Amino acid sequence: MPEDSANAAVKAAKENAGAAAAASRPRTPRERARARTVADILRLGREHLALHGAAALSLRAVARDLGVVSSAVYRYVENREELLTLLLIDAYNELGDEVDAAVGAVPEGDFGGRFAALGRAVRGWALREPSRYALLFGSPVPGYRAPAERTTGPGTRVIFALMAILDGAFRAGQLSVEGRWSPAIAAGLGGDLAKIRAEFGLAVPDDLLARGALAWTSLFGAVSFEAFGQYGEETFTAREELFDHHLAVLADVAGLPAAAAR
Amino acid sequence: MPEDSANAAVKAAKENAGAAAAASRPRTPRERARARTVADILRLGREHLALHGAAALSLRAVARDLGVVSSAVYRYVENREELLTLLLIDAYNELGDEVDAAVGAVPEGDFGGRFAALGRAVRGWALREPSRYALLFGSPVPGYRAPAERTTGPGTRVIFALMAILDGAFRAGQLSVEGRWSPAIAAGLGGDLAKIRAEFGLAVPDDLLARGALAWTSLFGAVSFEAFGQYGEETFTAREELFDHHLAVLADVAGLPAAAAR
DNA sequence: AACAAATGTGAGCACTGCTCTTGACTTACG
DNA sequence: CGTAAGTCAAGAGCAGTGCTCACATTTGTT
Repeated sequence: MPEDSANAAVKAAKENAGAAAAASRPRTPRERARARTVADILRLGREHLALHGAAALSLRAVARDLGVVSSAVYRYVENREELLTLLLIDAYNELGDEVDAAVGAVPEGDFGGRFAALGRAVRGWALREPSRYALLFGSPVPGYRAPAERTTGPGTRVIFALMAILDGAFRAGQLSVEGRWSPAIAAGLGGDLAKIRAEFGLAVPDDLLARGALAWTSLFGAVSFEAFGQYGEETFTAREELFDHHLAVLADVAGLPAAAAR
Repeated sequence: MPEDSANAAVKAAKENAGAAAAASRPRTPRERARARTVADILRLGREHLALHGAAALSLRAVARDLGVVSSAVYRYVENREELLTLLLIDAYNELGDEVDAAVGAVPEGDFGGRFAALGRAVRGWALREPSRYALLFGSPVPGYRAPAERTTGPGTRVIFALMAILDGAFRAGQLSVEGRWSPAIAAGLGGDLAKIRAEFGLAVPDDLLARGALAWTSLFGAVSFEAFGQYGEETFTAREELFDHHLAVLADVAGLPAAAAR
C-alpha cells in the first residue's frame, strides 16, 4: 500500500515542521535527504510565491525547478494546500521574527517607540514581500482554508506583540486618553473585550482596548493600501512620510505617548 | 478574416460599455441581442465571482452556464482579463452607488452622520459581497493589471465622497483638531497634499488632509479585517458594535463632530 | 436571391492539480 | 548475507483551464 506509507511520511514531515526546533535532528541518511528535499520545495515555493503570487503557485513549476517530475513532489507535500499552509506559517514566522527584533531593539520603556518600530517592521516586510504579505493579509485564496490549529499560533504573533506594548504602557501609567472624547462601549463589545482581557491577562480597560484594536486594523489598512497599490501611481509619492504620520496619529489614538526619537 | 471582425465587435462593445448611459440604445435587433448576451455574460460572471472568487473565475464555466461552447464567449469578451475588468468596474460602481445613496440619505449638514453612513455602506457591501470586495481592495489578482484609464474613474468614487464630506465640513467650520497634538507634516508629504488639494479644489489644510487619508485607509483596514476573516472565529462577536466604535473614533481622528444620531 | 457580416462549433495546444501503476532503489531485519 | 518492507521517481492519464483557428451556420442588407 504505497498510499498509506506515503501518507504516513507526509504526516511525519508535518509533525517535524510543527515541532521544528524541538524535534530531534533527522538521524538516518534517508530522513536527512527527505528533510533537505522538503526544505528545497519550501524554498522554491517561497520564490514562486514571491514572484507570481499565491493563486499562481504551481506544484508542477516547483517540480520543474526542483528537477523532478511533477508527481514526485507529492511524496513530500500532500497537495497544493499543504504547501500553501507551510508557506503561510513560514511567512507568519518571518514577519513575527522581524517585528520582534524591531520591537526588541527599542528600550523597554519607550512604548511609543516600540509601537512605531512594530508598525515600520510590518510595513517594511510587506513592501519587501508583497505576495507573501498578500497571502497573510489579503483576500483569501479561493478554495483554500488555512487550518486554524496550525496557523493561529504564528498568525497571532504581531497582535500579541502589539498587545504586549499596550499592556506594558498601561501598567507603566503611560497609556491614557484622559480628557479626550471617546465613544461609549456597547454591551456586546464590552463582553468581547472582557473575554480578551481575561484570556491574555491584560489590564487595559475597555476603551483603550478597543482603541488598540482600531490601531491594529488601521495599521494593516495603511500597509495594505500601499502593498496592494491602492494609492495609484501618483497620488502619494512621499509614502514613508505619510506612513510615519499615520503611525504617529495612531499611537496617539491608542493613547500612547509620542516616540522618544527615531 | 474573422479575427478583424471579431476584434472590431469587441471594441464596439467596449465603447458601448464605456459610454454606457451616454451612448444611444442599440438600434438593430442584432445589436440588441449582442447587448443582451454581453449583459448575460456579466451577470453570470458576477455570480461566479461571488461564489468562487476572482482567481477562480473561469470563462469556460461562464460559457457552460450560458449554454454555449467556450470559444463563443470570446466573440463578446476579449479574454478573461477583459471580463475581470468589466466586473471590476461593475463592482466599483455598485459600491459607489450604495455609498452615494447612504451618504445622500443623511442631511447635508450632518457631516459626522455622513461619514458614518459612508463607512457603514462600505462595510455592508463588503460583507454582502466579500468576493467582489476582495477583487477591489484585496490582494491583486496575479497576472492581472487593472487598466487605469477605465477603472480609476469608478474606483475613486468612495474616496471622492469622503473628500467631499471632509471638505464640506471644513468649509462649514466643523472640521478641526484644534487643541489636539498632531505630528508635523514632512516636506515631501506636504507637497503631495498640496497637489491633491489643488487637483480637487479642496480647502482642507495639510494636517486635516493627512488625517483624512488615515481615516480612509483605516476604514478599509477595519472592513478588510472583517471581510477577509482576520478576526478569527471567536475573538470578536459583536462586530457591528466594534465597527461603530472604530468609526466614531475615526471620525474624531479626522476632526469631524460626532454624528447627530443613528 | 446573393453576399457579407456576425455568430456558433469543435478541434487542438499548452498549461494546471492530482491519481495511480510501474519499476528501481535503500534500509532493516531474520 | 539475503530477503522483505519501506521509500521514491517516473510517466501515463483524467479533468479542468485560457485561448486560437478553420469551418459552418445564422442573420441582415443590398
